[in-house]
Amino acid sequence: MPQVSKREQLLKAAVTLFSRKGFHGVGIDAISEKAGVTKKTLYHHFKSKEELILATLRYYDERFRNDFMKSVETRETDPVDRLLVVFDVVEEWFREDDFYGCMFVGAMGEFPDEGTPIRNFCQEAKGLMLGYIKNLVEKTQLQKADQLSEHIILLLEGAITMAQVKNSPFSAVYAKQAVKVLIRDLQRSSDEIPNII
Amino acid sequence: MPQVSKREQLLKAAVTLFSRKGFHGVGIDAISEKAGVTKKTLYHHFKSKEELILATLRYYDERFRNDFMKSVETRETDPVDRLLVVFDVVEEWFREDDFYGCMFVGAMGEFPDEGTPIRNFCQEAKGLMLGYIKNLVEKTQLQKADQLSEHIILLLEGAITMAQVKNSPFSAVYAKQAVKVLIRDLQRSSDEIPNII
DNA sequence: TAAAAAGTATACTGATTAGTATACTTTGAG
DNA sequence: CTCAAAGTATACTAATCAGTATACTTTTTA
Repeated sequence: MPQVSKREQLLKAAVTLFSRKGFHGVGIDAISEKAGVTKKTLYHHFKSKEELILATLRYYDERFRNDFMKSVETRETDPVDRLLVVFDVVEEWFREDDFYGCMFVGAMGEFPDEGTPIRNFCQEAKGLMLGYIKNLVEKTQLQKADQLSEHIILLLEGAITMAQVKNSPFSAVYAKQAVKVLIRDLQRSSDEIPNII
Repeated sequence: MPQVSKREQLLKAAVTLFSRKGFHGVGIDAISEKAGVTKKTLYHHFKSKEELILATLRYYDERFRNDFMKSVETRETDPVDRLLVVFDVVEEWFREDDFYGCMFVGAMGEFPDEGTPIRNFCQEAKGLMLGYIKNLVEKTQLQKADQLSEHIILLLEGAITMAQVKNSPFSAVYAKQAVKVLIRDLQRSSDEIPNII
């Protein structure tokens, strides 16, 4: 059992409990208990609750984003197909028992003060995810890639919110439908150009 | 000064503070102080913090949804134009100094337990707003009204989330663009039908 | 193997906060 | 004009919770 183990037990417990009950809804004692570790050990690894929250967000971001990208990339190779399969992957996420919406959006709601480390990190994490979507869109070679990226991002975030609000994964299906329409529109308009010329 | 006044002062203070700092981030004392009222008076009108939160959500829902519908309906009369002007209205909302995202989504994040009165009310409030969008869509006489409604709802919710995350109102502009594409697609495909027949 | 680092167990401190209690004052309706 | 309801002011209770302290044990490592 190397040094990293207790730390990771704590982070796993923190991810579970913070997701399930919110950041203000879970105390330090509950997390150390769930991790099977003393409160002192917790404070040995994280010097305050805020630091634990930050570390939890970082830990979650790394694992989640990695798993997400891996799922997308192993299922499809064509850029357009990858863009669509994104919504199959999120649908599976919505179907998980312990789906409680986006942790970063939740954190930003609970820590609304501008410029705090937690908020800054959440913005950064969201930015990385959105950068990945932009990257996928650019590879499609479609016109107006920037615009399409923004539209897909809105559909993705909207689907996450609606999955949480309605407690149903169907928003992912609707989002995928809409993305198909948006892509077809761009494919059509690029077809029209040669006809006009 | 009728009996309703102190109650309303309290609700107004509660809306402001809960929006700004979250529900767990604001205490009863802060709200009564901001309302210029004693804690006992607060507990005279609301028998617990949970009841105050519920009343605050109800109060906010009524006022916000009313203002929203009034704005949409006074600006445009054509159904399609009304659907598009929705996003101008939300853009203005995003530009307000005290925009902190959707209060109901925030509440659901802070009170994640299924079946609680707060969560139930938030789902209800979201449902009413979404019903309004569905209503607008149906009046456009476009094909596949249900599907279009779902897509517009996703873009709307996504825009709210992104406005909060990126602290910028531009998501409303992108959402409006996407809605235009989705509507045009339906208009096109209904044009094509006579050609096929 | 010795000693530093990491961990257990448990109790404590101090601050915050939901909600109550007491005693007094204002106000408005009959 | 009176009296009950609503309000002020202030202090208190009881629980929760972040973070610390003490004394002891296990594990790592040099």
